[in-house]
Amino acid sequence: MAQQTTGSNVLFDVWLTSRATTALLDEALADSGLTADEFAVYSVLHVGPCTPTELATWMSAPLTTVSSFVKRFEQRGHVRRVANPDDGRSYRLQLTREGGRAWERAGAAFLPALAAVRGRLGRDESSVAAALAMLQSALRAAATGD
Amino acid sequence: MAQQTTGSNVLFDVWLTSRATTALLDEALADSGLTADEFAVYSVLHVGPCTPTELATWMSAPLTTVSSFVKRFEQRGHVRRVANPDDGRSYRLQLTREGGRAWERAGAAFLPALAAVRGRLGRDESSVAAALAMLQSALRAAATGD
DNA sequence: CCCTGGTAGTACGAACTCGCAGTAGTAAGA
DNA sequence: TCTTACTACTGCGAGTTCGTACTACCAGGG
Repeated sequence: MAQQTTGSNVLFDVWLTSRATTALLDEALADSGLTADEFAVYSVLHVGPCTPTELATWMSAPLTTVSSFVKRFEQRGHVRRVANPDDGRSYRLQLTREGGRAWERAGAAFLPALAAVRGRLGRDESSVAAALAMLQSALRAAATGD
Repeated sequence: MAQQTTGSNVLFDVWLTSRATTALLDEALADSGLTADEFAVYSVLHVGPCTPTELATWMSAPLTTVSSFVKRFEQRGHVRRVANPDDGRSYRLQLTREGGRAWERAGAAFLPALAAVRGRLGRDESSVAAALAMLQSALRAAATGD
């Protein structure tokens, strides 16, 4: 269905793949209480604090959306706002101990799903990863007009 | 940021790529009045009628979501429900003439975005397309448990 | 120390997604 | 033909996304 619809069409294929990925992840993560988007954000914060704007850029979402995320995460007690001494307009987001635990719980649900996909990709995985990297940089370049 | 966060992690990379793609498409399509999701659906219907369930499977979305889509599209006068003689519970979706025009208008906005990405991919495009196809079938297989 | 232009983030509201519970039609065995 | 089980779809409502219109803060020239 997809092929005849669009002919050869990278963007369409990405769109389709992305829907399938998110569906799979949301399904896998359902019991953990996080969505795929949320798990991704928690994963970033687990590495270290960052500002809302950085997060918005990284995940290609408008800042208003990130603002909603922060509010939600804060209410859950998973994320804390830390003042940014260099810039009073901004702040940094930090995962709390409770947030870290939630991330670990979600990770336990995420890993089997990842393993299932990797298993099916077999030795093609590295070429798929390479393709995604190329695609990502092409998209960023196209979005910013170079 | 992404790399150190996740190590080598296909699902995460897909997620990231997908966000960038959707953002680019929504941006490009903004004036046409369709979102990336809507344009994708219109593209399928442009090829020929199909049922809500087929659409839901194809785009990895729950049927309730498709149901909302249909309602919206119908109110716009872009889509028509055609009775399914084989099954009285179901029906087929058909793009109206007006819907076809909307699709063409959106397509005119979509093509430059596609060209921009393809241009940046250059001769890597075919390997990217192949990788996406592999990924898609791996995801479907993982979702259904084989 | 004002302005003035620019940037970070938020409140709000409209539109959207999707789970739950329900309706209607089908299929198949007694 | 009458269950009984199943499948296709919809209504509703809670929770989400994101654009518009703000407020708060920074930076630099006069």
